[in-house]
Amino acid sequence: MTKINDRKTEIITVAAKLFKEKGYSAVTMRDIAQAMDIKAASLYNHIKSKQEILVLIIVEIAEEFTQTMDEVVHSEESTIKKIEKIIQLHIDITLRDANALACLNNDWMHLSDTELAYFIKMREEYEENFRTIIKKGIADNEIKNLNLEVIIFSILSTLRTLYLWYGKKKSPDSKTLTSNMIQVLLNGIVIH
Amino acid sequence: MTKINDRKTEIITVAAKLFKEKGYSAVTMRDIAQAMDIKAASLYNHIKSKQEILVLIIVEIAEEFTQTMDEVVHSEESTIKKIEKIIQLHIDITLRDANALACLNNDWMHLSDTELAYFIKMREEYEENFRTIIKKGIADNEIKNLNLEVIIFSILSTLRTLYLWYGKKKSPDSKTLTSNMIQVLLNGIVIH
DNA sequence: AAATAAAACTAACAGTTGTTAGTTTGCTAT
DNA sequence: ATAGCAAACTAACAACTGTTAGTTTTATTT
Repeated sequence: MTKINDRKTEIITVAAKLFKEKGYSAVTMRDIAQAMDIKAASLYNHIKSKQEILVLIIVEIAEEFTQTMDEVVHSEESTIKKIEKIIQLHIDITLRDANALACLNNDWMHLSDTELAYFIKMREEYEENFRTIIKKGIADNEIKNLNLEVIIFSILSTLRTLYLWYGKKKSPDSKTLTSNMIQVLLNGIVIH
Repeated sequence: MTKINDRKTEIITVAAKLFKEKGYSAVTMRDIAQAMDIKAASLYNHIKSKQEILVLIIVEIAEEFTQTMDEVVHSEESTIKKIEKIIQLHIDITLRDANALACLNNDWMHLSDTELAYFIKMREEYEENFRTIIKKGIADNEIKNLNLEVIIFSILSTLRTLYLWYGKKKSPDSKTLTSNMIQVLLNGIVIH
């Protein structure tokens, strides 16, 4: 029972790493197998298809984002505190599972029918919740009355591509990252 | 002469659009041909290989970024003015050629040997130049003394993924985009 | 009208793809 | 020891890949 899961998990981990490097379509089942020192056919003792691997990588993380965002939206904190929690959410998941996050960002379009629709729904829900938070912040005079979409995508695009930066030589440690990120995204970089 | 170029340009444009949607590896020569209402073999009257298409899409734009960044670095303006020019550069290219930009961002790793090395060199040069600008800004007391890498990747990741947002229903017009983007990235979103 | 060249076509290739069927290996519990 | 079973293997498939060769169509120039 645990053995099956262990091996399956291993496939998913290895696949996620390869998908990050070359993208879903460029990675073959033989690539994944070779990285595990087995033959491609052996993978099918553990997984149903290449598609299933992608689904398992993406959906779990997407659900985690969706759920935490839902909790944040319905909490009774200040807008700034909410945004800080969202920043923290992205940093946490990036540090824990950068490869899966890369897949979610780059390979979601290779999900098929049902899962694709599910993913898109979650992503739209996530963005809409973010929009709600910022709108309330503007109404409450916590956030500057700038173009809503520009605010949303400035923050989200940075958070979503964190996986690209983390792990590089020059990337800061977790604590420095969090506090500096909050500073930069909320208060800007210019001295007045 | 112009006719050859026209058809070749058309291939590159169509390919860039498809590459943006599904990624380089998932797009076949038959896909590109079908989108142009011809057969795959006919493409080879105009281009040498699938690889060449990718190179033509990516390298030209990468060189434009590199060159303009070089001009900005060596100019005698304030740091803030320099950053504003870089923001403008990204917005301009995004509005002009979002598809090619998507390729550059997602498919650069499928370039082969020579071009891959060339691309990576340009990208590192670009980031290093950006680093130089921010460092000087901090030294001159124009920019807050926050973690250099966090500043760099907050701004760059937003600018680099602009292509994902532009064209959507809710995305603002060009002027609103530029001014709001400068506001958000430089001054932040919080009211103090 | 004939000649030339560009750009489309058909047919096919050799290699790669995800996946299946059937078989062998190696560990675990009786 | 042996039965049972998870997990590896080999061999093969049909479909698809980028690309080439050779041919026909289309458009332009003489």
